Amino acid sequence: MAPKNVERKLEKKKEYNKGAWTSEEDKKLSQYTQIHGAKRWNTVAINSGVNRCGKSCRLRWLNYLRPNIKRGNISEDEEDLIIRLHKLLGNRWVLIAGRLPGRTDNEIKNYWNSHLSKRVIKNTTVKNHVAQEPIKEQQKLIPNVQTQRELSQSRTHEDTNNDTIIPFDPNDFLDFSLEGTFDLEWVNNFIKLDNVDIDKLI
DNA sequence: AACATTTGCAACCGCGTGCTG
DNA sequence: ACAGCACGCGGTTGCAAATGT
Repeated sequence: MAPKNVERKLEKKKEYNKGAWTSEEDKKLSQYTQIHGAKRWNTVAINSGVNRCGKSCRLRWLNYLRPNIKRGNISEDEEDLIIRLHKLLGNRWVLIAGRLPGRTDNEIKNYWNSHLSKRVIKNTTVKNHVAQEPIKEQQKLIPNVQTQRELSQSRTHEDTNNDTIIPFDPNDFLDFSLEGTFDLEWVNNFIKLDNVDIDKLI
């Protein structure tokens, strides 16, 4: 176990490996996390012998090494779900990924940016009149779907606002963390509330 | 075949939040 | 109450592979 001052020294000096992970590094990291668990990533980074920063180790483990990761071949059902959830949640990739078992937020985000966003934007432009109204309706239902950053930035304004604030937190509404295992049927039923035909968006 | 451009994805970075001493 | 640390999240970048000229 490396002492804390050693960790800080490395952190300051930035003596870490960067770039693509080698199979050797993967092996070391997965072996270490199997024994010691996936937590305290700065310690993992030092003691696993990979010479990476904690952040890098965490990301690698989350996106590749952790059990039950599904990679590639996003099915039509998954694609459809991503589009619907994105329409509902915006760029809240973690929440979206939480509805797709084995998929990571990074993968969903990349897939959206490289495949789906272009298609959606293209078709939304063409069929703008079709898509606009339902989106407005959605915003009425969930008035404040924002990014974490936007929420924190806007909080200052909300605090100084004298208007009555309805005690509704969209984050609570969208918090799936207390639910059990993934339930595709539940999500699909929920999304059916959205009366937009997905084919009109893509 | 050679070069330029585009695409897809892994990884990095900055910032915010929550916990702990 | 405060500072430092650990972690999570979303945006962005870098680069290899694929495709076009």
